[in-house]
Amino acid sequence: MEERTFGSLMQELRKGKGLSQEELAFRCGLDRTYISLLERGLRVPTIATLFKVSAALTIRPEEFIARMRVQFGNWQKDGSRE
Amino acid sequence: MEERTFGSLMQELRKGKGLSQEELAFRCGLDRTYISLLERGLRVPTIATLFKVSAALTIRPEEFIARMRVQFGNWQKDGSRE
DNA sequence: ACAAAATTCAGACTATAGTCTGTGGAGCGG
DNA sequence: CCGCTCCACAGACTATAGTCTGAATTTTGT
Repeated sequence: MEERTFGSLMQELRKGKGLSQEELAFRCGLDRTYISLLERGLRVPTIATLFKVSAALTIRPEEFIARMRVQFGNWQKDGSRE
Repeated sequence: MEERTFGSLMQELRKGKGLSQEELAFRCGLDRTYISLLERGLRVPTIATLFKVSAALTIRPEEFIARMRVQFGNWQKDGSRE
């Protein structure tokens, strides 16, 4: 199955809006190179950063989280049906 | 208006399940004192921690985020209607 | 092929997430 | 009063989030 991380999702949304990493960084108030690190999955953001990036990409943060497919620890996004 | 932070929401859910901070910490694989810091708003968790805590409290992480009311930077939860 | 824009990468750095150990206080039941 | 549980708190520590500068590399448009 396809793994959609925070970074890959962010990249997808960014490109969908025709933004460069640098432009997104400016809108987030974050560093140019840090956006690059996030997209490549080399950093795990705090929820404060999640909110900033979500705002910059005009998506609700819960929407952002909901669209992720990841394993953090023993959490499985798919197969978790309540 | 009522401000519901990550910490206060976590505390509410924890107490709702009748768990001590220590029991929750164990279920999350986090430190006892760190749970205390989170509840008092003295730390901002990474999204990895969000997923761990959500799993321990049997709530979907996007649900958790959705139930927060916070100002991170210039983000306003309420009044953001798209 | 060329130049410019976009991104990656490296290193050194600062800020803060998260751990560990212990202390002291509040509340509660014997 | 005594022991017990839970929690706040402090301090010192380790790991990693996030910044900054600049150079190397890839991508893109013409």
